[in-house]
Order: sequence, then structure tokens, then C-alpha cells
Amino acid sequence: MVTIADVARHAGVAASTVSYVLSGKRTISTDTRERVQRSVHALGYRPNASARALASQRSNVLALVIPLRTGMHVPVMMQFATAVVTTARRFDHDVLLLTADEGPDGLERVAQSSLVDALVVMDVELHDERVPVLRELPMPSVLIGYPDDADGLTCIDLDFVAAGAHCVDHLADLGHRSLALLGTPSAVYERQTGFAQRTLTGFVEAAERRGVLGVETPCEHTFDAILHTVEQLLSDHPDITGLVVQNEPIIGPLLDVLRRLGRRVPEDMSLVAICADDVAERQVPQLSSVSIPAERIGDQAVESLITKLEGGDVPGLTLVPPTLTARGSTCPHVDLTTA
Amino acid sequence: MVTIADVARHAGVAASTVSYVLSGKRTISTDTRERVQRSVHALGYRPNASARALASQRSNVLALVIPLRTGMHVPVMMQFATAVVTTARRFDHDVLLLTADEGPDGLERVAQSSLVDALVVMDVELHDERVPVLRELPMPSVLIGYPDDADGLTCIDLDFVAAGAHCVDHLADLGHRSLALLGTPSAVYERQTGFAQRTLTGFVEAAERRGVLGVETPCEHTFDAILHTVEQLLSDHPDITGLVVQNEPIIGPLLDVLRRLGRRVPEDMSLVAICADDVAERQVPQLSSVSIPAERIGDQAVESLITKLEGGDVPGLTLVPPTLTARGSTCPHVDLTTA
DNA sequence: GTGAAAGCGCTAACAT
DNA sequence: ATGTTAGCGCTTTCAC
Repeated sequence: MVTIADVARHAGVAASTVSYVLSGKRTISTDTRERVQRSVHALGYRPNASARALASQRSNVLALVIPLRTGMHVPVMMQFATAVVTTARRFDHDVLLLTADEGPDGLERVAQSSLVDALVVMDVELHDERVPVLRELPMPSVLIGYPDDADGLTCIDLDFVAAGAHCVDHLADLGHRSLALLGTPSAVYERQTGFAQRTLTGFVEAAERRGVLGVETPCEHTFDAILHTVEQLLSDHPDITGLVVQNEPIIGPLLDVLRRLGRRVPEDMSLVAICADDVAERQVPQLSSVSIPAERIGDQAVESLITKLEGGDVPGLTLVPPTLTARGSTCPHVDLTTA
Repeated sequence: MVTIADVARHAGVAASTVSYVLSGKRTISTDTRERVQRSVHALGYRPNASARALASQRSNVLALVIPLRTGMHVPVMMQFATAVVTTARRFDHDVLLLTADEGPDGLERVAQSSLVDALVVMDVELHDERVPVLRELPMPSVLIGYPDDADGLTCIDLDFVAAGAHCVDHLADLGHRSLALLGTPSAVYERQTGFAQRTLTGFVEAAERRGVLGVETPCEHTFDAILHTVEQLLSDHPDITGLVVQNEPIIGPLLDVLRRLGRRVPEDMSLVAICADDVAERQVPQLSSVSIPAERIGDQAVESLITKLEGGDVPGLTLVPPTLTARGSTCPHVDLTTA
């Protein structure tokens, strides 16, 4: 292994000079700088990460805590993780992957041991036991999603309230008067994950504001559950012509179910999904949807973290505005009673 | 920050004694050990990771290199990553996440700087430019998938040749005489990713061995492409009654296409998929499938790596045997010409 | 503009 | 069974 001392010797300078050439924290004469750079190249020198971290009190590593439960929003999570890594690299940082099942202790472990300089925590629940830990940690963190009490934290999330409302507005604009939200499995609501709750809030409020019927039901992932849920829904509320779906894995089967029940999309039933764009585009017909801008959120999270590491200020809560893309699964409602 | 010196002072011993209590590399009297452990607890001591790494020449971090292109086998990759992290933690290691777009340089960077002790590289192609780099790196690595020239490397993969053959055997056993393999998009074959090629090999060889027709076609992900591909296939080979699908995202739409073409599954067309179990189980009918044991492969990869780190020997190539689960999408072929 | 030297917090010989 | 000490390779004062 080639060390900084080897480079210094090769270039005929002191080790500290090599260090300063590399960090740029001191003005160096063009002559020495080039000589050092040549030596660095010639010897193939790579600074030792641990030595650097030990001396500088900075590991240049960020922790990314991802939920372990699979099946939730897997493709979105991947996009997100990819964005975090890519952006971290832009700022010369690496990413340590933690699964949420290590719990609060895991955060403490990597933080207290100075393995990482800062943390990105995904899938934050309304009453998340990691939140108090994060507050006490001697390093910055950014949460994706936000807890009930977000005081003193930095949180970034899609504005799910607005997302729910957008779906209602889109359908109401098209003349639909009776809408239903087909949500995540009830376990997700019970876990009090913020996003499901907040979408529901936006949906209900917007329905009220627009004066349309807005009913809501959770939905499990099995085909039978979907079939039963939809049948029940349509028998309880036969007037429903607009469906909002926030439950990525059921989207495919749901289209089957509607077909099987004799409801054409969009002629008999308009459908808006809250899901990744590529999922929406893969369906037949392509779905009108509010997409999850995972990449944008990931970028934002890392940028905020870097800002905080450099002593800068960032907003406590950043809500990324949702955008709705109209595709083939929604169309104007034809009111048969007045037509 | 509380250091090992603080703990030593608190317990009235030398710093090295604290170190040895923590590592267990020396026999310590019960008395001192307990005293030290109490001090560790009392002060909330956490060894500094960089200092430890610098002194011991071991970071206790593994690199996990995941493909950046999304949409391929995202859920499988997630399972895999999760398994790697979980198993790494069992061996007291952490996982640094790298995206494949850093290329060979990325591997060199984290290895040469001693950021990591070893690497797991996913999605290895037949002629992978990272392979020569890995060979020269001063640390162990494990590849998921395997390149053309696997000499001196440690590779783990599902036995895709056997997977392709299993599908043929299953269908041939049910009396089907004309089979087709609906493969990945042609770009995947062109990239020379091993798994697609090898499945094809197993499929073709088994078809020959069993004396049945075995044709093959790549398939893109759009609905129109699927429709067109299947129509073409059935018009070229009207006798086909058995389909093997290795292309996870098209599975849902494919069932639609068959329905639209008036082929019932399994009565008119038996279908075997090579995909994750949960995907197979979510379809209607549930699909007979060869699953990708991502968790098992991830475990295996980390275990091999740890063995190598400890100086142990591991096989150059580990092929995980595939298992076929028969579900509702395959049934015996009724030969109308002889019946 | 550059060098010398003192740590950063830990591990692992080398002592006893 | 435990203590002493010399690094690990780098950053960053302090000194000139």
C-alpha cells in the first residue's frame, strides 16, 4: 500500500504538503502542486479512508435506512436509494445501507461509532420510535416522510394530502360525483405510516370541498381480497364511477377484477392511481396517475444533509408537490339520470 | 465522545485490557472483565470505527454493487440486498452501497482506500469489464452471476441452465410437444448477461433431449410488443401449447394477451414462469414457476466472503439448484389428433 | 509557500 | 493475567 509519506518522498515535499494539495485547503505554488499531482498519479496513491476519517473526524459516509418489509413500494424504494447514492457521490460521499429492522439501536450504533456522518431515514411512521433517538444523535439527519411531532427535525416528503386532493379534483372536474379510495392494506394504516393517513385526509377533505361522495376502504394484496373489496364497495355504493388507488401491487389484478365485474375502464369506471410512472404506463389502458418523484426526493434529502453538514440551514419540512398525469384510465362522467 | 482511555481510567485498567475484553482475543480474569464491562455500560462507550479500522486494517464493511438500471428484477434485487445486509450484520459487518454506474473505477476506489474489506458484485455480465479489476484487487470478492472466464473468481448464481431445462421437463412430462420460451428484451441478450443466455441453453438442450419442439423469442415490455410477439409466435407455430416466460414485468400483460387471443390458461396453453414466488402467486391463475431464491443467494454470497476474509477456502462456482413449483397454470396436454 | 510534529482512538506486539 | 508502547495513515495546528 502506498501512503502519503511515499508520495511526499517521491515529490520531495512534506507529507502535509501532499495533504494540502489534495484538499486544497492551503495555497500551493503551481510548481509543487503539479509535482505532487504527478507523484500521486505515478504511484497510484489513494488516501486511506480510515486514517482520513480518524484525523478529520469525518467519514464521508451517509447512512441510508430502508424499510425491510418488501412488497410495499419496492420499485420506488429502489429509485430512491439509487438517487441517494448518486447524489451522495456527487458530494464525494458514500452510502452505508441499513435495514430498518435494526431499529433505533442501529442508528445509534453507526452514529456513535462515527461510522457515518449523517443519516437518511426512510419510511418514517407517525409515532416512530427512532425519532427521539435521531433528536439526540450528535449528527444531522433527514427523514423521508414525517412523524406527528416533527419539531427540530428535517423532513422531506411527497405532499400526500395534496396528492389525495388532486385525484379527487381530477375526477370531480370530469363530472364524477361518487368516488372511492382503494387504499393500502389495513396493516399500513395501523402502523400509522404517515403517507396513507395523509392521502386519506386529502381525499376526504377534497371530496367534502367539492361536494362529492368520497368513501374509503383499505385493500389487501391477494386477488380474492381485491375482488371481494371491490364487490362490496360497488354493492354498498352502486353510484361510484371514480376510483383512486394507492396500492401499487394490486393495480394489475384490480384491472382484471373490474373487467370481470363488467366495468370498463374508463367508460364505466375512471381510475386514478398513486404510483410510479412506469407502473402506470405499463397497464392497459395506461393509468392517469400521481407519481412518486422518488429521484427528486432522494436528491433533495442528500442535498439537505450536505448543507447541514456544512453548517447551513435547511427548512424543517419540505413537501414535494405532486403532479397528476392524465392518461387513458379517466374520462368525463356521463350522467345518465339527466342525459 | 467517550474513548477507550476513559473506559480504562474508569475501570482502573490499561486501555489494551479494555480492547482485549471487547475483542476476546486474550483471556481476562472474570473480575476485570466484569469491571470493564460495567464501565463500558456506565459510560456508554462505543469504539470509534475509523480508529479501529486504521489500527486493525479491517473496516468491517462489505461493498454491495447493485445494477443501476431499474425495472429489471427490482423486487428480486431488493430481496437480495436485504439478505446481504442481514447476513452481513450477523457477522458484525456493515454494507456500503455502490451503484454499477461507477464502473470498475468505483470498485477500485472503495477497495484501494480500504473503505471496505470485500465486495459483492451483482448482475455480472458474460464479458464484464469489472472482472479483470476484481482479479487484481487486494481483497476478496464474490460475484452474483458469472462471467465467461470465471478463473480465480468466486461466483454464485442460480443454475439457469437447469431452470430452463426444468421448465421443459415439466411441460414435456405433462405431454406438451411444442414449447416456446418467451425471453427477456433483446437488449438483455445483447448485453450478454449470463442468465438469459443460459436459460436459453437449458431450454434448447432439454427440448432436444426430450424430442419436443422448442422455439425461442425475446420480448419487450410494452403491451403492444407482447401482443405482437405472441401473435407472431402462434401464427408461426400454431401447435404450441406450452410457454416458458423469463420476463417478470410482462407476466401480467401476457395473461391479458392470451385471454384476448382466446387461449385459456391452462386449458389451451400451459405456462411456466421464471420469477419470484410472490409474483407467481399473485396471478390468476397462480403460475407454475421456477423461483429466484434471492435470499439464499445473498446469504451464500456473504458467507463465502466472510470465509474468504478469514482465510478459508470456498468453491469457485456455486450453482444454486432451482426448484419448480407446480401451480394452476400448467396441466396435461390433451392431444386432439390422437384422442 | 512550506515543513515539522502532535495527535485522532484504537490494536497488537512486546514486556513482565 | 495485565500493562507499556509503538504504530496504523492521515489532518492540522504551529512555526518559519
